[in-house]
Amino acid sequence: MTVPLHQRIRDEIEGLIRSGAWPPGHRAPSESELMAQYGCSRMTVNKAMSALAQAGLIVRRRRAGSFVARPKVHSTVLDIPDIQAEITARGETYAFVLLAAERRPADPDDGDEVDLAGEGDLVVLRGLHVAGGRPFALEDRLISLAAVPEAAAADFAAEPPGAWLLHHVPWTEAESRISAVGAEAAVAELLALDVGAALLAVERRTWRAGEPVTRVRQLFPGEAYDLVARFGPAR
Amino acid sequence: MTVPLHQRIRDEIEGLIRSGAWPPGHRAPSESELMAQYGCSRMTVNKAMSALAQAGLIVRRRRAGSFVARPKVHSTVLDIPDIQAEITARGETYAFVLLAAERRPADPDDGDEVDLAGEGDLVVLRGLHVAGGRPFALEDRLISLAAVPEAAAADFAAEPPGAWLLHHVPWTEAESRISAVGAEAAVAELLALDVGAALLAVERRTWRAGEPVTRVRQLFPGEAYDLVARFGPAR
DNA sequence: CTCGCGAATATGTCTATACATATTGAACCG
DNA sequence: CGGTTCAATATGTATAGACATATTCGCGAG
Repeated sequence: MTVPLHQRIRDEIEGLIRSGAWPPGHRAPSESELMAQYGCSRMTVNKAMSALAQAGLIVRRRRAGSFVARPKVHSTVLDIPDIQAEITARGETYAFVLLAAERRPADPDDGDEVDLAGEGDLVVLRGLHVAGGRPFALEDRLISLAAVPEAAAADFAAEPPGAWLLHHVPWTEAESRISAVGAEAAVAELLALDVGAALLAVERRTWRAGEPVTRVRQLFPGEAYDLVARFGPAR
Repeated sequence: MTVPLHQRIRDEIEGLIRSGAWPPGHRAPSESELMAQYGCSRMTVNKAMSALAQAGLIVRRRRAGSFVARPKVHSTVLDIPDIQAEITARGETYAFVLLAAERRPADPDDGDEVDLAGEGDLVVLRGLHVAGGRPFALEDRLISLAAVPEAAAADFAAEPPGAWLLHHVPWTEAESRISAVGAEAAVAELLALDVGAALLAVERRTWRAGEPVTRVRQLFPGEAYDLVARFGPAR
């Protein structure tokens, strides 16, 4: 259990901050003070403090010192999970049912589709994520064949498109939109809900080096699924 | 434009990864190779690579080398809005209508309330955020008087509780949960929607030094409001 | 009394070196 | 042929020193 010194310094200071012993705005000891306190070189202290700064726990200003950051409510880190990983982590069996798959050109009246498709066709998929035999989420996905020509030959019944894309196409940019919608008749039936039931809608677009790759819209039964964002000692 | 060298190395390698030039699993040059390539010392290269490893872009293994990581979860920064700022930024008038305010002990049957209240009472508030004369969000909030005794005397009709708390109580930990719910009758009436309409529910709890401070649940008309999260070079 | 400038301070960057440690691959031996 | 040992390799940790740079504070000049 030989914890490196720079890590120990990091952990101890992180503990002081998270416990509230050092409130936001508190000034931490200077590097030379810490250096004396821990009996180590400045580089070691610096490594610990730089890591805390990178993690957003402290703010460092030359000549002034290192200060405990005041957390911003407005931006927290949200983990949008890989559905398969999420389900198997709960110990439930996971399955993906491919409901429809086709290849077609972009609808010229849908600017968004045209933008995604570029010069090529689209692969259009609809599938159902199933957890322990019960419908968990409905997924509608568009994939640009201009960006991912291999998608034309992929077997999305064998490997869900999310996982397939993760293995074949590293993303560079992504945007997620979260909203709530009522279930339409067709959707309600697939998810075994009443028409109009509240659904959590997560829509994500990803790009690779500026080129659109895919757009996916996932619908979760609202009360059965939460997205969680944390700032704090949950770790 | 004097970018530090370790940062430049970091940025260049990050670019190679994000562009897809180095796919997941690709082995990066060793530190001594990079050291020769950039004409700098090993510590500088090490700082760059350690940072990439901490950011989860690469995985490093002794003797084996550094490898491009395969992305697992999609972790993004989510902007959870300050409602007032959001509305005024759109150029609409903002108002907060305090619908109910009371002080009472925690409901002993509600473990969550008991936990929040601690040894003291709770302030229980319900209010409506109004944008341009139309209901925008319904807010139900509990404040622990054990953590924030000044809340007993605050005038939440004059200053919305979110803003008041931000000014009076720095928090150290927060957790946000996002889900979708159907509107109950009372809620539907206040938000001028049909019963059962899909609502986006944002529930946030905050703590200060491990002590619960407040819990708030905000309900937004689902289709009228999106939360947006981005990941990418927009920095 | 105010403004500007220099000195003090704390962080930021970088080097050269040293030793530790995990892992791999190959040589060696039973 | 199989297993063990050992050396090579790549990262991990740490040191001591040097210089750069931003910021603040206080002092002195006007």
